[in-house]
Amino acid sequence: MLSNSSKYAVKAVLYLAIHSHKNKKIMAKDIAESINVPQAYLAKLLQELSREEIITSVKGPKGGFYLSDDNRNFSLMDVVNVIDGDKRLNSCVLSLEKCNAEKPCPLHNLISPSKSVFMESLQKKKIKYFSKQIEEGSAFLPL
Amino acid sequence: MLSNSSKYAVKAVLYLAIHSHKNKKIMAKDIAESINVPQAYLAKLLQELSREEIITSVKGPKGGFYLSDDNRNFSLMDVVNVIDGDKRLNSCVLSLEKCNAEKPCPLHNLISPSKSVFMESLQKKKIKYFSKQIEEGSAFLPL
DNA sequence: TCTTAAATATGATTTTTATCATGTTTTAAC
DNA sequence: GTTAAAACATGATAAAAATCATATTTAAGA
Ligand code: FES
Ligand code: FES
Repeated sequence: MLSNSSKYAVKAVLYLAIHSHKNKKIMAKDIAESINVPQAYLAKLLQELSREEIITSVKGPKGGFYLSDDNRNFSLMDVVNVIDGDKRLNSCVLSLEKCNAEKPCPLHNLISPSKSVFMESLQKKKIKYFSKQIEEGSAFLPL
Repeated sequence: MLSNSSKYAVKAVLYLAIHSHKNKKIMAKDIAESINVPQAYLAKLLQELSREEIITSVKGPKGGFYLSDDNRNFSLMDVVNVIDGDKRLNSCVLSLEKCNAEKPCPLHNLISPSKSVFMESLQKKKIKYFSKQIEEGSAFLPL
């Protein structure tokens, strides 16, 4: 479904959504510790996200990562696409070339409706939505 | 979601469900070719399934694999469990220890209902069900 | 009984994914 | 300007997954 890498990326972005701010940057090391992900590995992922402007970074002392208001309007699908590419989630459960309703694999009807719903939410709901969920206590983040 | 290996295994089992019979055994090599999976790799998977008695094998000349009536009463979940173990499908999308409703991750509510449905069907529907689908032309198998 | 065709067992290799390490650039603070 | 703290870039290593290779066992058929 999601690679380990994009799981890490999603967790990091959500962490930033809750804890960071334009004038409260957080360094890679601290994020990594908080979300239980290897530091150097996460650093690399954060760089990719920053390069694609999904998150914002500031170099030098007092620097770090944070989510701007613009950043918060991205969807988690955007995060996943940066890390995993856009084919992974779209593929058939049995990897039969393309997942399509015209030539469905035997599992297609079992999973496709629900998966579509999932992917649409992931696409449509902005990062803001999820941070609100967490702040309201209806969803949880740490390990 | 599913490992490559269990995708192969599922495809092979479904192939056997449609094409094999007590007196129509099929060798690993032929199955592999038909479902587009590397021969030696599939052979190994078939051996695991055979060892767990999800499929039936006969050694020696004129031997091969087939699905007995008993075999056809297994579910695809059984197939997946033999290959991937039973934790993989049960895990949280974000890999937050355990997926449970009490402490749901931010994606839990998005995916869990649909995933439950999927897993239940995978558990409850027998191999027979899927082969019927394919025979009726409402689902497709090859590449 | 001998040969041969199949599964089975075991392990080696390759590829992919995840992880670690090290040097370079930027910039705030002194 | 010098120092130091951060991101950034690049590549090396390790672990896991997928793939390949080879020798052994079983049983049909001549
Ligand atoms: S064709 Fe397999 S999931 Fe859609
Ligand atoms: S807790 Fe993450 S999917 Fe259930």
